[in-house]
Amino acid sequence: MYKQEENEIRKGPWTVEEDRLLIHYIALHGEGRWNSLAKAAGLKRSGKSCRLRWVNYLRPDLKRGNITPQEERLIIDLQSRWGNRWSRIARRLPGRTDNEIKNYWRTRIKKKLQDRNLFSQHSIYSNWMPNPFLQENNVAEEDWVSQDSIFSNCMPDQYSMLQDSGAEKDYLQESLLLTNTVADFDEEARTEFSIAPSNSNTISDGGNNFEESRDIVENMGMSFQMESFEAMLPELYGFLMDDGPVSLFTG
DNA sequence: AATTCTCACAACCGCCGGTAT
DNA sequence: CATACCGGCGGTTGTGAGAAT
Repeated sequence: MYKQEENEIRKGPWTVEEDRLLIHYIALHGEGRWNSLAKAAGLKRSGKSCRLRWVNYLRPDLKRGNITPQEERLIIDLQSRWGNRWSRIARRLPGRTDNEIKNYWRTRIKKKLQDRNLFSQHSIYSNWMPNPFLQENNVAEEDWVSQDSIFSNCMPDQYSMLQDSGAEKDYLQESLLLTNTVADFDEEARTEFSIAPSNSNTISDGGNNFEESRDIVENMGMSFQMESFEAMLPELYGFLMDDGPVSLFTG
């Protein structure tokens, strides 16, 4: 239980009346100078506490409701790119706070990824386009795209199909089998995909490679063959084989 | 039905960098 | 220049609700 003495700075959950006082005061005088604001508004709270309550809960431009799948994807992308820079990540999600995103990451995403264990190093969630390619081509860090983003942005229908399929095995297999598939693209296609040099059968995604990926899949008792990919996701397979490359850098 | 466990979230804390005194 | 103060940030914790045992 949060302790509180008479005539001291209050702590713990905010009451409706405290919220009302804070909202009312900010409506009249604006936000900022939180310590003096707390006193002037008649709140027995620290300036920090007032700021936190306003920024994370009372601000009128906050988006209520659950994090959408699109927002979750963005959080995963940005977290893998920037680490736990929550306030920076939050700036990319209008109406969401750093606290909310941090909590969401810790309680949902992190556990989800941990549960997938094998999935972590080889998944579409963590595989990034090879840095040397991006650097050579002067692609700004801001524009780096994860494989996850490739699917969600360039092939939304196929992506949602993958999401609907549910099983993590499918995700893993899909990701690794795409590796296999893309290795068969001609040089122009590879360049468009920014995936692998023409003399390589490898995606340099931070040390993982085709052989390693194949071993993992086979150790899981699955076969690492394009045929199974074709059978599992014929539409995506067809899209990749027939419709040619998709540009990754649309911005 | 009672108890324990898990999850989600609000709110706290310490630290740090920038600014005012 | 030194120090005090403030706001912002990331990590952590306390709490309540609902699920599981």
